[in-house]
Amino acid sequence: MKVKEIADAAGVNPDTVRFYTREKLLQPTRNPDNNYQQYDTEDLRRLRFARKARQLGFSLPEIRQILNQADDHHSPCPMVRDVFQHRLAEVEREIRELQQLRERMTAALAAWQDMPDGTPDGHTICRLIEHWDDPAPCCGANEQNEG
Amino acid sequence: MKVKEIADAAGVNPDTVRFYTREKLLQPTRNPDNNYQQYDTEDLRRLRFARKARQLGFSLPEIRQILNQADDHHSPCPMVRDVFQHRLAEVEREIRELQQLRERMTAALAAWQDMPDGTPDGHTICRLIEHWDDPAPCCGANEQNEG
DNA sequence: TTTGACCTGTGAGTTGCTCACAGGTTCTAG
DNA sequence: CTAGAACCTGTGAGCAACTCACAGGTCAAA
Repeated sequence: MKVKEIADAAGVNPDTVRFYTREKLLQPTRNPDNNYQQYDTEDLRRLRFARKARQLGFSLPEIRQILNQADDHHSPCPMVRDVFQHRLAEVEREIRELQQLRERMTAALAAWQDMPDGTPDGHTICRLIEHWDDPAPCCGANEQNEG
Repeated sequence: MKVKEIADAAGVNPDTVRFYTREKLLQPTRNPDNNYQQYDTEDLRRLRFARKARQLGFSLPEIRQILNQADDHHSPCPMVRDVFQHRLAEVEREIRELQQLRERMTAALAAWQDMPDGTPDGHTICRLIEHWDDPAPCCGANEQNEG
């Protein structure tokens, strides 16, 4: 398979295939006649796996690690399971944060209904956001950011 | 105020202050003696506003637009309200997607309990992810990505 | 033979910072 | 007066995971 063929087969942008190849997630051979990349069905499996893992939130280095372990005839399963569980915890934290955000936003919108479009003083920036409470600074004041 | 002073007052990294200044979100004057930036309390208000808006998911161009409108003595409120509502819809979509992801992941973990750590064939990449279903391709097949 | 679609590698752009660097300034201690 | 620390300046690079642009090479169909 050439780049566009494997890209179409996996439903991704050809540039993503090229990028993954540069990043050594795919290791195609070369057609010596024209120097084109040659991908086989194993590459397609790897590519599809990589895309699915990306959807789950795995990083490219993690995916490369998993694929390389598989290449070395180690089962990557235990490692994947750990990363997976870690990722699940992250997803749950993200959900909680977004839900809090949503509540604050809907409450703000409700409060907004009662405010006029223009504030009496053109100098004041929209009061609502201006007086938005900081989200609970979880552990101690004056932290720089949430990293 | 100098850079570090306003940064501390807003609880951000001094480099963020410099970055926002470069990006014209803050427009301090100069101390002609030493060429240092001089921020006033209005800059501090703008900086705090910007950080809060960032927490809500506003982009820097959006924030700049809001601040500039305020500078021009227009009330940015109606615009902010629109962007805000748009952002709320996004947050809700993100929550839905993450919740779906969580369900799929917990289901996968449960299925995983029944699988051995190593697969019999070292060549096969961990079956579970490999056979992970694509998340419902919402409207038509073969879309490149979710943008 | 001339399109047009594909291929090649490389480099830049995206977002919102954060860090590194090299040199200038200010303040404090001795 | 001088050393050193802590700040200041601007600029440029790095992060993640692509995506796009560019300039030139290859190949199949008309």
